[in-house]
Amino acid sequence: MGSASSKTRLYDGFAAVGKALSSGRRLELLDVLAQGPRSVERLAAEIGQGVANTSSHLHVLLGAGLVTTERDGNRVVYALAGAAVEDLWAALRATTQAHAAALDRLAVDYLGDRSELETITRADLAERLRHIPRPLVLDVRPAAEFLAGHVPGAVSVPPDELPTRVRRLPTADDVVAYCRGSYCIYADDAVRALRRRGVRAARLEDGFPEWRRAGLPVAVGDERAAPR
Amino acid sequence: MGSASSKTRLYDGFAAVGKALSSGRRLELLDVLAQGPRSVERLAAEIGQGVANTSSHLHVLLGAGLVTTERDGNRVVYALAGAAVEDLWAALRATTQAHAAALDRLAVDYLGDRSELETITRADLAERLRHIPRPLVLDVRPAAEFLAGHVPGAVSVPPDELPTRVRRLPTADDVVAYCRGSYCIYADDAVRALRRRGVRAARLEDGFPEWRRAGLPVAVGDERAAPR
DNA sequence: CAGTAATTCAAGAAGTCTCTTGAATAGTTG
DNA sequence: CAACTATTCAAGAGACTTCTTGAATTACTG
Repeated sequence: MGSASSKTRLYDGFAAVGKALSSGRRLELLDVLAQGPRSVERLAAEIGQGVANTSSHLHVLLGAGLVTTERDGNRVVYALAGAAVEDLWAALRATTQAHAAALDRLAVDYLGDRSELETITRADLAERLRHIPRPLVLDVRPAAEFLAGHVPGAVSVPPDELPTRVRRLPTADDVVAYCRGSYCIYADDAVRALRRRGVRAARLEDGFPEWRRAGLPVAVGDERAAPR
Repeated sequence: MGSASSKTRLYDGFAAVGKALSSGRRLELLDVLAQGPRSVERLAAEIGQGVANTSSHLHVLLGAGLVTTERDGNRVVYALAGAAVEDLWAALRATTQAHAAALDRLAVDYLGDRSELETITRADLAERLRHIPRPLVLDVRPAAEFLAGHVPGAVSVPPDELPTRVRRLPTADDVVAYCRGSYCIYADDAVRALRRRGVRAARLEDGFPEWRRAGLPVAVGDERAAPR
């Protein structure tokens, strides 16, 4: 105990988890899994990779203890291993944002210039939902993710329906859009489209996983099916 | 904007920071740097590697924005880039501990069995320092680190002096020892040595960097030089 | 301004990682 | 049980990582 090589091995143990975070494809997988469990095939489609390669990345995450698997019929469903994993991914994003100068350019390339895009914090939105008139909240994620959990009162506008739906939304004074997280582009598209039509729209600074992680209220299923 | 390859590049940007965390030697460097800035030569000695290799690891950390450099005379001093980096390293340790089953064995190999070792949280120690009789607090780190900052009232017992000093410590009822962090072995040695002599000793669950990061009171320099 | 000390660069050997392709396996359905 | 689907395994090409050795660079010192 206390020998040089056992110290080496201990730190290599931490590094094994770091290694799991060292591939962009694996981080995309974690990001998608933060939305909810998924089969290998769906994950492969979401990150635009082959199934075999996706499977092997998932095994790396599994080996690092960041995800868990469960069989469901003849498919294998992967899920995040726990809340600590979301925290770790959040810490990685925060640190990268704070200290990697190069990231800003990459983010602008992917997301476009956000300087004109008004944002609102989780806390602000939670506060504003407590008072009338409440802002109209748009959930710009695929319908399945909305059904699995959303901000109470939010209206589901799946990203592929955005172009058609944006024209006939109730013309609210105030609209807040959110999607999967800070680096998800759907809510940006919604806010920009609404702004072009003269609606006062803002985007939530991050996404639904962060909302849920913060312990804020969550609604499940289709609220309109059983109206208040 | 929004293209597949710009998304790839964005996530590869996060992965670049993950990659910096993917080597045990680099994590050891971060751990040492959490104690304070250091020259390349000292860092190389602390992690038991050649200077050239250490320099190259430091450049990886520098490229990821996790450390900064500053010239001081004819040596280059590296330091952590900011508090977010400490948070990230803490999140990595926490997640690894929570989800990587293999880590427990590695930790036992390096640190020995801690099940008999009483621990105390930061909050508990802070609370107990507010009341008389206060526990005797031992800072089991090299003298230079003690001088750079320590728990107020703590007595410096550098690890190399531990075997001789442990015999003639004031026989306090209650002793709390701390060192660099959870995975630092010095405080364990101190607690074990004191227990063998029948002293009721506990170790702080983590170390001085966590204490400081938590905003708890910190003393600098040698308090005995200017006694209260 | 030559000498010295600390750091960085360069090259190379051994090993590892990513992604592709094609085959093997496990589980379900008619 | 045969056909089918989803996932995993295996092998290989090409690129990258780690650590070593020795030379080059940088900045201070007398």
